[in-house]
Amino acid sequence: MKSETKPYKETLNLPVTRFEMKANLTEREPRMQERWREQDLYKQLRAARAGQSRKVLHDGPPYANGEIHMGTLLNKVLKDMVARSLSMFGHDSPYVPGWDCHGLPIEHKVVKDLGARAAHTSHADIRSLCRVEAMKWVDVQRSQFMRLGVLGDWFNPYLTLDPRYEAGIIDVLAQLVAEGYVERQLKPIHWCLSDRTALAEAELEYQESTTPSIFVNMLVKRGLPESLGVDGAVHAMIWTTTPWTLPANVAIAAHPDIEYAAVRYTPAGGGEPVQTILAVDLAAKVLARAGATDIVELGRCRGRALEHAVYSHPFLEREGRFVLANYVSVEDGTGLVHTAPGHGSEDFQTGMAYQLPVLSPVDESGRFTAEAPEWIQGQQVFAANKPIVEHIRASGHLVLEAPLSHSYPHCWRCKKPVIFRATEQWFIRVDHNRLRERTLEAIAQVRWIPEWGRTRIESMVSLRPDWCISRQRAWGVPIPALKCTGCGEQVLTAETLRHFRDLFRKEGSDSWFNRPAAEIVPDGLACPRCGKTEFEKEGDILDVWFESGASHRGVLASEFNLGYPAFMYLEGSDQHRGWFQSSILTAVGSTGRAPFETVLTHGFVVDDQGRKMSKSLGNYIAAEQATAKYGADVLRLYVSSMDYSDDVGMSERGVKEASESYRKIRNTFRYLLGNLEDYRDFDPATVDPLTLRAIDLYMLGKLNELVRDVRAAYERFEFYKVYQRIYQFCSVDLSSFYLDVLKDRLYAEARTGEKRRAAQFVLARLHDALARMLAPIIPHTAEEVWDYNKPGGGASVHLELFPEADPRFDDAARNQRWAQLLELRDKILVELEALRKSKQIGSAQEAKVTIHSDRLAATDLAGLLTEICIVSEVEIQAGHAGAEPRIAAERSAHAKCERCWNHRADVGQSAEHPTLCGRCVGVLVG
RNA sequence: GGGCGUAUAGCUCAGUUGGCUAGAGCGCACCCCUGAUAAGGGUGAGGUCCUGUGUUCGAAUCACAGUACGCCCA
Repeated sequence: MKSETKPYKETLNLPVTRFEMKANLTEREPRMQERWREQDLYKQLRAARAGQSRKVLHDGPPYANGEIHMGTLLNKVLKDMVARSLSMFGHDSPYVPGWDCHGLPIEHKVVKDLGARAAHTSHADIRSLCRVEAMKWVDVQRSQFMRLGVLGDWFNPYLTLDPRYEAGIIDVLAQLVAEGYVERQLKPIHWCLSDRTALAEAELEYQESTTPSIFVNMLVKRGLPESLGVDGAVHAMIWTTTPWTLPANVAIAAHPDIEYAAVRYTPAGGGEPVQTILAVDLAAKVLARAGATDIVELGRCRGRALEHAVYSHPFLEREGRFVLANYVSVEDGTGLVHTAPGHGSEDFQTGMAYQLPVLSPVDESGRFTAEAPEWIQGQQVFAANKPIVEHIRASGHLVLEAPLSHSYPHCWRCKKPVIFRATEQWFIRVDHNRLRERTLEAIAQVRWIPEWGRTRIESMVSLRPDWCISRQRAWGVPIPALKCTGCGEQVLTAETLRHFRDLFRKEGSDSWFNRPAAEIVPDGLACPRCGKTEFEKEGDILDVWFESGASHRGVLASEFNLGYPAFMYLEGSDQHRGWFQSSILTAVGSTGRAPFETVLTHGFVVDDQGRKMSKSLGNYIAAEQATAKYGADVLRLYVSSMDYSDDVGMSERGVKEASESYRKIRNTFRYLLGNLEDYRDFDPATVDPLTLRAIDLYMLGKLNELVRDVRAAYERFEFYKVYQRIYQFCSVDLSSFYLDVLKDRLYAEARTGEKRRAAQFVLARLHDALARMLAPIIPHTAEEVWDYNKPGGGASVHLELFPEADPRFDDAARNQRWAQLLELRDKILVELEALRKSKQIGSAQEAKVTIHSDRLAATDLAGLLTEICIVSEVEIQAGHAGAEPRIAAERSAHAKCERCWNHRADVGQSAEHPTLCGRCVGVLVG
């Protein structure tokens, strides 16, 4: 041991605490989470809030596939901050997490893994493999969410594959069926001819493929505008790369704003002149390719003028109509689009809008049925292209034929080209019973945060088509429709659905697939059309959006006893089209109101340049790794720091900056705790707040302002304001001002003296308030900090309420005075800096400040200024009347007190302690 | 191509009904301290308020037209 060079250091009250500066969150957080699990914090919180006003944030179920990413992290952390802050406002806010377990991606994965074996695997086996796959990811994601510190009923979540939940889905469907919303309609879907199966978008592979491309004239019968200037027979020229769809043609689509021309030309090889209509911009090109001569333009019109004109089909006894569609372009073709609602997605949309018939004379194997013209019946569609083209050529309708290479969808399994084929599907009729209008009315009743969410979902709902809720897949909840073996009637009634609802609740929806129809058909069921009592099961399942959209039944209104409607739904802004819409449509249809009072949306996670985050761009941050590296509280603090109403930019550098901020907050707590170590046994009630020093009262007033601002920000879910406000308070008001000023009092004054106790009184309040206010954002650290100084021995900060402002410390006039004082302080600090630059002083304690001011001369502010500038002496002298204070700083002429380091005139007056100032001598002698 | 949204210092955010040389914190640079020490303090430098046009005595703020980015459609 070296000899003691500073014996008086031992007499100071320097900070002492076991609260470590190094956060080491990676190890500390899991331990904290373990503790919360053991004490069952979630259950304790439920008990503590039992009977209070209930505000439920209803979790939108993430898809149980893959690890969580930054987007899921953002969403879950925001939800957690909402739920926790609601609890800290005193509400009873249970949080039941959920998972979306059915659906194509999981089925896809399972089938892919099976490879060739998939063909020999039973439906039931595929479903049980899917279940295993889904549950695997539920477990993975659960532990990842828990690692983030999200507080919820993690071991009693809702799963869309849970029989109780499935029953809820069918219950909603039953109600919708009872009120007539559900009906069967034809709709074109992707279809693989060789596998004889429906395909989803995700099961398509686009490949270059060569098909015919033909230009066809169709004879217009009536309804053309005069401006076209035509006389006699006139045609409309369409273009298609799928001649086999022509038998299903029922309309020609034009763009309302594109300009069309009527032209007369002599066909290649001579013959009678022909009149036809096509887009102005394409006419010259197309006619040149066709080898036409003597081309004369006769007149023009806008597409909208063609609407409702009538033409006759090129080879069927049928009339078709001109319709308008916005997807029509002049990229290629003729600007007039052959429209067959049974064979195309856009065609179908247009067909719905104009109530056109949906024709699809093609069977499961892609062969034309008896509804097609005799000369192609039984032929496979692709093979039928040739006779169809020849037929049109022979009748003189063909203008031009040329092979075309373009991207065409193929089956992901057999690699063969697919077709669009109309099949019967189940739909929810959006305009039945005014469902659309009533949904819009319900939307008006909801609070949307941000406000523009309302406009967004309104425009989507007012434009959306009927909702196709059936899918031809294996992994989902069946639509338990029964097909009469006698007449083929589909039986799907409220009664049969309630029967199957009860069956599913008992046995799960597997029972539909695994048990024979005869076993599960309701007793005594007879076909309403033919009276027969034998049925087959249909194989369709429900759209997964219907499943998750029905969570208001399965989760809010029943099993989990959360209450209907929910206080809030909180998801990314993509859910205006997704879950918010499927939820509100099913809810309005079945209960007449929205399932939520408030909908809060957040933006997407992008990189620091505002670009989408993707692995291929190299700007991707893996959520798991980031959590492992920086800790949950750092990421949570990062999330809290940004305004989520827009996209949030995240980057590795951003995370690092967040950990800097975290360290500042942590250190602020460390200082507070270090100076409160001996305060725990002290009874704060013995401090009369009115005896506190001016600066203490001022800080308590500042704390009041902080508490009010933070509460207001939490009320509006503006976490970035909470962060900003608290962080700047810690940094500016505390670290660089109050806590710095306090050092002399805390370290040098008598340990249990009134002056030090007064400071500790404020520190304790700061600690208490900051820990509570930060608890929703950095729950682990808030709890750790709470542990070190438990007022009242609370088991967890997360069972506490937010602090409230204490009006005893409000004083507007005082704040005004302090604002002036701090302004003066800033000016003094500039002078001190100049002194430092010229090497006359190092620390401020070596300085003496002289202020010349007429105004201040009459006051007794010298002492206060000495304190808040942490200098050794301030002298105020008279200055010119009305002039700004003039400030001079110099090195103090007094000796330095060896104990408190202030330069004081009274150093050396004690024989016993010749190097100490009077105050320090007093403290030591007692 | 359409609907909705965003754009202020390197970063995160302020900027009320158009009005002082556009603010804060962080970061950065330089300095100090060594009794919050893998801490703490001070000073300072950073902005074509996305671009353009217009309205106005005056525009980050209002209008129009663009650009970029995001979400959802097509």
